[in-house]
Amino acid sequence: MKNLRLKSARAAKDMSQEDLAKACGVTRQTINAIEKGDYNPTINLCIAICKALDKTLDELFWEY
Amino acid sequence: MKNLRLKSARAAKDMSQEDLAKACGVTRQTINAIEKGDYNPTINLCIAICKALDKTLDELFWEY
DNA sequence: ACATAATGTAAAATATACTTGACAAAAAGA
DNA sequence: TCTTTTTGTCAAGTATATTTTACATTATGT
Repeated sequence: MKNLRLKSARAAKDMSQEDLAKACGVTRQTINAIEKGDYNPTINLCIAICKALDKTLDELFWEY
Repeated sequence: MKNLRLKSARAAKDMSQEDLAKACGVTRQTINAIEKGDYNPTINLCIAICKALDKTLDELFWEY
């Protein structure tokens, strides 16, 4: 399923997918795919995303 | 680096690496490697581990 | 001491995360 | 409109997560 928390946190920082991708050292397509929800990133990438957006793993990736 | 929080949470549940592996649908070697810290699991596996151990992502995998 | 369970580790194979390059569509600004 | 940025998506390639099989070592119990 889509990760709307991620999309929203990125919007709150006024970053494009490409901005976030560069900040995390991955490509735009990877960020796009994660937001779209069609795959399963590694924990290190999740942590990099969280740090770029000033969020924690639980805030962006935990399934309640 | 080693993931001692994971090792400790597993001990608190009195589960072997193999017990936890089965609960998560992966192999014992994968759990061993994650505890040893020499690789980078996917977020879905991290979530499965957390649920098996009644912990959250921040408790087991967040880097402070 | 002996048996058994649990852990550490390694090489080869497979599955899948992630990249690269590219193009189209939608959104935003002038 | 017109231009530019942003997003969506796809196919083919590369890097790496995970499996399988296997063996050695360390702990635990009797």
